[in-house]
Amino acid sequence: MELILEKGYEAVTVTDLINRANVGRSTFYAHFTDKQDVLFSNLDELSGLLRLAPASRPGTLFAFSLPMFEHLHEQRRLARALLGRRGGSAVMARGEQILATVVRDELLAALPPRSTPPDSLDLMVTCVVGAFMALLRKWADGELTATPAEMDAAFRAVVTPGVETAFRR
Amino acid sequence: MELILEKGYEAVTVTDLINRANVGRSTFYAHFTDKQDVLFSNLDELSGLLRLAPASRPGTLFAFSLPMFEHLHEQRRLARALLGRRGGSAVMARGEQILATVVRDELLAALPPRSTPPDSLDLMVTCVVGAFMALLRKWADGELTATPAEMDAAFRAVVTPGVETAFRR
DNA sequence: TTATAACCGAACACATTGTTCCGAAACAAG
DNA sequence: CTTGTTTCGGAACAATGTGTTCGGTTATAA
Repeated sequence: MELILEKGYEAVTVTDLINRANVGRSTFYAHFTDKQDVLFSNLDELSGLLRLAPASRPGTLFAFSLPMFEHLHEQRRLARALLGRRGGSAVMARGEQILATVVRDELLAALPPRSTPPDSLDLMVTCVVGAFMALLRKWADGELTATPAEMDAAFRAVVTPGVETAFRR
Repeated sequence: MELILEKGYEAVTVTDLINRANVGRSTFYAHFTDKQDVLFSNLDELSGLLRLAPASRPGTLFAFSLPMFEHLHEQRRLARALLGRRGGSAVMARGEQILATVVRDELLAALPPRSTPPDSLDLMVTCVVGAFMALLRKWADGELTATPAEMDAAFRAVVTPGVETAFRR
């Protein structure tokens, strides 16, 4: 994390890592195969937060949004290191996958089964996830200064009307 | 382009390039500074298309959308090489910048001046651009099969109601 | 005390980058 | 055709990074 914050994920080398960690080169390669392996081995806790959130506010679409922004606000340093432009695209890509399945399930549950063809559902999911991730990245990078509540409100303000319009068909 | 399609942008080396192009190493570095330089030197035509589109359909929000999808449909191979996941993030990042200013100007022109605070405008622009770019990337990657018209419709269906709701305040 | 496992770090082969240098080729003008 | 200029080709080079191997050292636990 220190190194990513200093130089950005791409620029961090294995040599940097083992120097900073006071670890032998062979030791590193005995535990990890890659630079990426180090990153991903600490990344599975994320899924939990996203899946837990909807239950806390039943009936609300995209309930993951506010808790997510709040969580990342508390872990600002970490969020910036991993999600910002300097963090490389690996973590964002993984988060996008996870979020996509969450949003998809949420829409399927809220949507009357045959009101929307599945293709069109995928398009909608992509839009929603794309908008959210874009907000997330810019926020983590400090390009947007807003409270978690404001971020959540903006996200929902843009996305919800369009989704609900699709509901009424 | 051949090399990007074969191995993905990240994996293409300068050595690959000069071999494929039958060009001396020194000749390459006499013309370009970087791998990235080769890419960006062929990328400024894009801006034109985006700025031209709104004039053709006055009054329509996000008029760039349909022409953009149509253009990329014609240049499918190229689009996939540059915009897909294997194309790296450089081109997408550049496109995102360009598109953001276009969307921002479009919203400022359509929006009554003091109806929305500028901070909130940035959030909205980010959402809109994020949704569009996400659609673009997945489409270029072949993860979504839809006609340009369908892509445009889906984009506008999700985004427009939210934006127009913000107008009426 | 001793056996087992984990670690350290030097050394290595390999790949990639960006620079330098000199001879060869292309080209334009006379 | 010749000459002078510009561009090109490619070998060689120093730097930096990667992933592997191996012999010696340290920690751990029985």
